[in-house]
Amino acid sequence: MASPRKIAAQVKDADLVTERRAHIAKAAARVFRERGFHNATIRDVAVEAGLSQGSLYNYVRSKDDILYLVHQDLTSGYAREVEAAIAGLTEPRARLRAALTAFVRAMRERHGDIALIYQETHALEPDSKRAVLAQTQSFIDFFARLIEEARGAGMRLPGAGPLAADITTFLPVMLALRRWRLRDLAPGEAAEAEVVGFLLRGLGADDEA
Amino acid sequence: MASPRKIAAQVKDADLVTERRAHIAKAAARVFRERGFHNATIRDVAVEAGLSQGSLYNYVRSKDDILYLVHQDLTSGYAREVEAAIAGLTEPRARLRAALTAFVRAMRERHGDIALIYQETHALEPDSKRAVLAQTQSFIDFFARLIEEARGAGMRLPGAGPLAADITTFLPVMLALRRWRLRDLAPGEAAEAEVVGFLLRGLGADDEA
Amino acid sequence: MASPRKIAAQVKDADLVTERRAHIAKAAARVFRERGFHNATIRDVAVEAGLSQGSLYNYVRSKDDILYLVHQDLTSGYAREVEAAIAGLTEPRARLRAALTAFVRAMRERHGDIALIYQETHALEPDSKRAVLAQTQSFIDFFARLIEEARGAGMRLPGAGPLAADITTFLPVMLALRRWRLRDLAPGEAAEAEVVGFLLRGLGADDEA
Amino acid sequence: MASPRKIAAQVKDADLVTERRAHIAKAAARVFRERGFHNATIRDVAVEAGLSQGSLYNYVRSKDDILYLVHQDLTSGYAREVEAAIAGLTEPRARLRAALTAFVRAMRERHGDIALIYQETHALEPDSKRAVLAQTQSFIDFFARLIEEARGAGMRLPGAGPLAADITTFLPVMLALRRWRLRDLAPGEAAEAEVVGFLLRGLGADDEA
DNA sequence: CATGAATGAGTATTCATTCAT
DNA sequence: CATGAATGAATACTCATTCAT
Repeated sequence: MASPRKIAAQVKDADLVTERRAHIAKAAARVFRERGFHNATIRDVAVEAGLSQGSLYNYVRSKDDILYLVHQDLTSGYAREVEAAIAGLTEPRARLRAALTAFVRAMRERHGDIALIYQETHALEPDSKRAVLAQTQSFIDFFARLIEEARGAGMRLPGAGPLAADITTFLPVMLALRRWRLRDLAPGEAAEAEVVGFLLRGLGADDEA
Repeated sequence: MASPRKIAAQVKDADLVTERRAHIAKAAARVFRERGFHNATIRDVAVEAGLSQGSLYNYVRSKDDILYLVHQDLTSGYAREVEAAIAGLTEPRARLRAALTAFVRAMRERHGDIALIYQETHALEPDSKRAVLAQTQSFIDFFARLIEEARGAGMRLPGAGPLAADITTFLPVMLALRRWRLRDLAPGEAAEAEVVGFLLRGLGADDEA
Repeated sequence: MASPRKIAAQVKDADLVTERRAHIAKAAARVFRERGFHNATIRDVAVEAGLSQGSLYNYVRSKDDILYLVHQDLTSGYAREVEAAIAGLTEPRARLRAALTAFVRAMRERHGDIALIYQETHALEPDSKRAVLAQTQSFIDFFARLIEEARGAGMRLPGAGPLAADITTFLPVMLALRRWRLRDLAPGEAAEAEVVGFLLRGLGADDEA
Repeated sequence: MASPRKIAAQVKDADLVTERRAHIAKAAARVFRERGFHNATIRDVAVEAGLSQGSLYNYVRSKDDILYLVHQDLTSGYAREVEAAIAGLTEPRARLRAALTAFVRAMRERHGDIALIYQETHALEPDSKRAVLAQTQSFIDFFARLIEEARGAGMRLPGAGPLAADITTFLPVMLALRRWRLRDLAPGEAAEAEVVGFLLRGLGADDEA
């Protein structure tokens, strides 16, 4: 989905590039979560990835590339989880519920990554930012389709207006961005359940007791 | 409310300090919105504020102080708007609705400032961050009280769980953080209405047609 | 003695100028001893002197002026002590011994000031430095005269060569500059006695048991 | 001897680090002698060393590190000279005399470096200062041993009290710190001889004509 | 004479990026 | 492909000095 921005590489071996970039993305995410993007240095990332600074630059062109890599990795990470959660399901209403549940869970479990995304997306260069937002857009659209299909299958969702998919994909983010509060307020699973319930009620799903 | 962190000043005239700091906060907010906190230089801020760099440092001790000033200014800004919106109202249910509406509107109208807050809070030094989060906490608690009072006045809010105030104060932020999407998706007022409606339904308020 | 450099003042009242400058010199010496000349700020000095920065500049033209003032004050301070010690004495040999003893004592008691002088003289502007060194020169010459007169009175000082006065006025400085060592090595008075004895032996004074 | 403070480096090649640091120390000493430590800029040092500022910081962590490097270099410099002067000698009395002569000569010949040390040691950060003073302490102890051994070999030194080694290692410093006077007062070698003679007399060495 | 706010020139330090080996 | 030394541009912060009130 969307059109991922291409990253030029020095190295020819395509498989090696893919593998190393995945590795770099994981390492960089750890470093960025720890110190923040701006305070983290390329050296930090290289050390964490077990590469020399020079080698790093064989797989990546700039610090912005690294941040972009991290974004791609994290975004596609939770998107894949949601997709996996509905992989075996065919009934549209069940698919919507399962997707919602999986998404909410991902937001809570990957709170560090999600917070990172929300804090540092604005630090991306214009091109990278555009690509990342396009990916997010795709994910929202994916949810919009799930909602449409559930409705097509007879689910009553009178509350689902034009922003339904946006709301659905935004409210759960609270579990990551308000973690400083929620941690002490409600056990994780209860918080997840409350958010799911709130969303379904907001959409007008009447069969949610 | 909360305990604002104190900022030391070189200048003794307290009124002058207050006035200039307000001025600096406004100027800095403009600069930070434009370039982001990390890319903005102190010189940028000074120029925008119409001060010399040296003078700036007579009212502020560090770049962090400036970011903190901006946070304080923006946070108390929308908080004041919400308070003003319910100032004349005594009926608890009306107060809740008015507060919600005012808050949602503030989130949309001040989208730039809100986005700034959500992007740069993590850049604050620990002490400043603590102070800012305490202020946010106060605001959430304020909403929690509004909900409690509405309920006490007989409003049926079966959907309001432990996270009710959090959800209520978080979802509207979407109007700021997803502006890149919503701008082209729905006219502002419609978006506001949809969010308010969604929240009330989520809370279980049944008298919302 | 020597030609003290003149310092221009804004203020006309000559007595006030003299009085305030003495006050400033004392305050500045305290500050410089504490933080060192370069790390101390004019503000520090003003605060310590109980003046505003603006007022300070009515009595002094620059930071260098202050350092010069301090030097003058400290140098003439110990010089006066030595002169006082021989004021009532007329016998040349007794005068030399008394001067020596007083000087050695001053070096130990005023160790902080002496260290300050030796550390910061090089920070003076050329003109100020010249004036300060001229003052020191006068003091050495004064000791040279004492030695000459003692010899004229029949004292045998076969060891007193061209550098006699220099050595006599330099070695005691050790009590200030090596304080970090001597403090734990010998009680103050013993150290003084040892230095005096060493000097007399070095000069060849044979009647020093 | 003593425990030299460790300096962290960005560069891994240990030999390169050693070599470059020696080079930097020499260059910095020239710059500091010329302008003084506080007035000299890192840029001055880098230019004098033929390095870019960035490279300089690959071998050194701060301006204080550079000053420390200079101190180490200069201190071990004259210490080595003194050791070399007695390297071939075994007779304790001859060793003491040779050491003294060599030290006095070093003080006069390296007057600029010695003055630098005495002027700027106080500018070192606490840790660096401690390390430097420990090194000086070692040197004084070394002289104390020479004196003890000479005495053990039968040399009569009735004037050598607890401060003997301190005095011996301090008085010659005069040739550096009073250079502004002595330059015009006595030819270099004569001054050296007079100081050596004075010291031996002060120690009570009777076989010094 | 006193005050203290304003100023701007000055500087140590960091770090993304390059490139010779 | 890997390495790591070299680089220089960029920037927050300080402080002596001035001057309007």
